[in-house]
Amino acid sequence: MDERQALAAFAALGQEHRLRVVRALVAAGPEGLAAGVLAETVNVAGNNLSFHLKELSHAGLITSRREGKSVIYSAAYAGLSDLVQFLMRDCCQGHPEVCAPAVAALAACDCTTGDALHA
Amino acid sequence: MDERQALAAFAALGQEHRLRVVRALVAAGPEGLAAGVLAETVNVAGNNLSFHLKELSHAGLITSRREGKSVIYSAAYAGLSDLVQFLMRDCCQGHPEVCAPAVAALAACDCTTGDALHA
DNA sequence: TCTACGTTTCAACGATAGTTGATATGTAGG
DNA sequence: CCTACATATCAACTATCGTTGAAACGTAGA
Repeated sequence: MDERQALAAFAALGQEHRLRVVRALVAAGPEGLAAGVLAETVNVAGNNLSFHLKELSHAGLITSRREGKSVIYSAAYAGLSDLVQFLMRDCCQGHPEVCAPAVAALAACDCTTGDALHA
Repeated sequence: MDERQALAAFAALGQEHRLRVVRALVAAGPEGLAAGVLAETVNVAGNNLSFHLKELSHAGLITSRREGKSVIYSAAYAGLSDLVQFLMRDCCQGHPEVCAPAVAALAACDCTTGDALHA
């Protein structure tokens, strides 16, 4: 991920409705949510949401697929992962002992309570 | 960290000059950089930089201390850690196996090549 | 205390982002 | 087909953000 992509991603996440969309999609898992459901969830008008979804998609944070009359959106976990890595990568430039707590704290999140990391 | 703080932080990082400032400060380590040095590094006018530094400080991403005539800024590693945790926290809601790759990827960053995690 | 230096604040302008309403696309069912 | 439904696109308006220049503040040395 280059700076331009990271900027787009951070800017996308720096907007109330879009941040909620991403969190809702992340929580919803790979199956995703329909645009209409998302509109109700974040309480945003459909046309407005469409604008934000396009921006999130362009930022590589979400993906979409059509399913009948609905368009299903889901979180782009790879994109989120890249963004986190981009943010944390430079913390290691000569001072790994400084950023280690951040990594350790993340490693202590609920994700590690499962056996997913050992799969 | 609540949503309002996370929004401020993401919005702050979604701006070219501010993102570069944060990365420069993160790379510089705890000793930080003077405002003037930062202005040269990111190629931004001093008064303009001051505006961005204030915003980053308000977002909890950087801290400052006066040192003689200079004001030294440094990255707020705790704030960055909180932000990463906020972004990744919800990935665990019922689907830990999905977000695990993101955590694993981050854990593979250079931070872990040192012995900082085992200190 | 006077001057020089580094940094910050302020007001104003131009550019950009977000919302809204109307309209268009695309899809399923009668 | 034609209608109903879900979503996307477009133009216009408003508000907010980022930049600039001038000026103020705080600090150190002569």
